Amino acid sequence: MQTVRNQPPAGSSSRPSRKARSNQARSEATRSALVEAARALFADKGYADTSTPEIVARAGVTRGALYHHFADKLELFRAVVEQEAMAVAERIADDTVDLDTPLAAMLAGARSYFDAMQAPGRTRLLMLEGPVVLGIEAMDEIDRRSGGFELRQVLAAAVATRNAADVPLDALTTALSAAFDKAAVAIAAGGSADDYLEAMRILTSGIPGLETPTPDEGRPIAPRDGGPEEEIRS
Amino acid sequence: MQTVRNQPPAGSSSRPSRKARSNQARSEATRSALVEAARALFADKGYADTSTPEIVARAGVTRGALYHHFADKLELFRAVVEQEAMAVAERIADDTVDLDTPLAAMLAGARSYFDAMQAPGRTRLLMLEGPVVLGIEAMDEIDRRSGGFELRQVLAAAVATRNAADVPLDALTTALSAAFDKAAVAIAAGGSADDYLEAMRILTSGIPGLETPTPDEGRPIAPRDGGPEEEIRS
DNA sequence: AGGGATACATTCTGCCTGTATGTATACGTA
DNA sequence: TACGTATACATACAGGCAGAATGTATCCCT
Repeated sequence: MQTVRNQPPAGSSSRPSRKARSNQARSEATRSALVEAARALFADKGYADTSTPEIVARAGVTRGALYHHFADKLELFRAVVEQEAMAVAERIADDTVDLDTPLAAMLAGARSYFDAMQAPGRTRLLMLEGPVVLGIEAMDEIDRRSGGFELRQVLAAAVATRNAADVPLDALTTALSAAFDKAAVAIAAGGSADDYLEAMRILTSGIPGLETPTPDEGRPIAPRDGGPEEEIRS
Repeated sequence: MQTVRNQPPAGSSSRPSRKARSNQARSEATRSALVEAARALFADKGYADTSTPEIVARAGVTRGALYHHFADKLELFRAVVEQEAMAVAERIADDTVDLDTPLAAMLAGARSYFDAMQAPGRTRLLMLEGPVVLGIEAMDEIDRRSGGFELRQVLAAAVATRNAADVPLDALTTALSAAFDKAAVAIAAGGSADDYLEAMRILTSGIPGLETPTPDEGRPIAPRDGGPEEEIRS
């Protein structure tokens, strides 16, 4: 096995190639090559089973470069995860349009979130490896910084429409968020997106302000203060 | 650092101690010492940050013993996780009483599950490290073997009372289960059990057959004519 | 032009995992 | 009860990897 000297084939530019690059550009290129290579390997084999020699081989640099740009393997992983989290946040931000009802916002957000999570390996990085390697604390922090969850705000808005002040909003957000996450993982693993969207609709339909308005037939949802009684079909 | 010769102080028996033990008893003792030590360390520092020298030092044996009883570090971890899963299953089985309504079964099960998950480090082992180290596949298999989830059956029973055949039962079970898991983790991390119980009540209250009974009509609902509907498949 | 500063590349050390090998004890059998 | 074998370890050994230390070429500003 030969030691790879440096950068890729390098024959792409018409200029003397190497010398043409500024320090900053070169730095940036190396860094992103490392992050990209690491992303692919971490997503494919996980953090523990990916060695830094593998990463740098794929990136076409040496371990020296890696440890120049990142304090250690863990910080490289962190960069990968943050990039993924940002990508998700951007994607969702793009899809977001202002919707009149909390329910509509919820369902649209769910679809958008599921879509954003379908990038190959993304669920593994963000939902599995991330929390274990970086810790739940750090992952929460990253989620918060990179767009955070408007989920809590949607829930707050929803319960506000019903004056349901006794709802444990934090706990509800945490639990529901986990359900969304797992649904995204399941869909990425081949599950039916429609099934999971429907499952999430059912789960959220018990939240004050997010009751599903029955389109046709079925039983109407009682508006809290004792509307029509539920009909047991028999 | 001295090399520890063998087993604990060994002064507990009135007999010549060492020779008194049968092969089988000795084997069993060593094995459980390893699992116990590994459990403590894995729970405390995670799989990756726990070395086999540490484990055997704590167990009072040598690495030779470890690799005699387990194929590798991973199989030892598997043994730890399986033990934890079994403990949870037993605890829940003990607490389980037959309740007339699906809602009551759900809420009682939730409390029992949360209780069972409060053993120190258990959520880390079962919800974090387990899926990453052994894989989601393997964890699902372990969950299934060690008592499995009656959650799906409760949900099936619930929706059966409403003849709601169009509910995506698998997806709903998966998503809801994740919410339960996260709630357990959150409680173990210091969250309010009451808040999470209430959150889970709200989430499940949107499921046909699990609607929260309004104070004036809280009677159990009998299944209509009930097709046998057993057959748990993966 | 020249002296840092930058961006790496190479070397080295210690640790860890898994394997191969050695040894004492238990145990079935004659 | 003597003996051969299986068992239950203990010890020695061979890679592989992470991170630190060190060396070197290039950039960049004055």
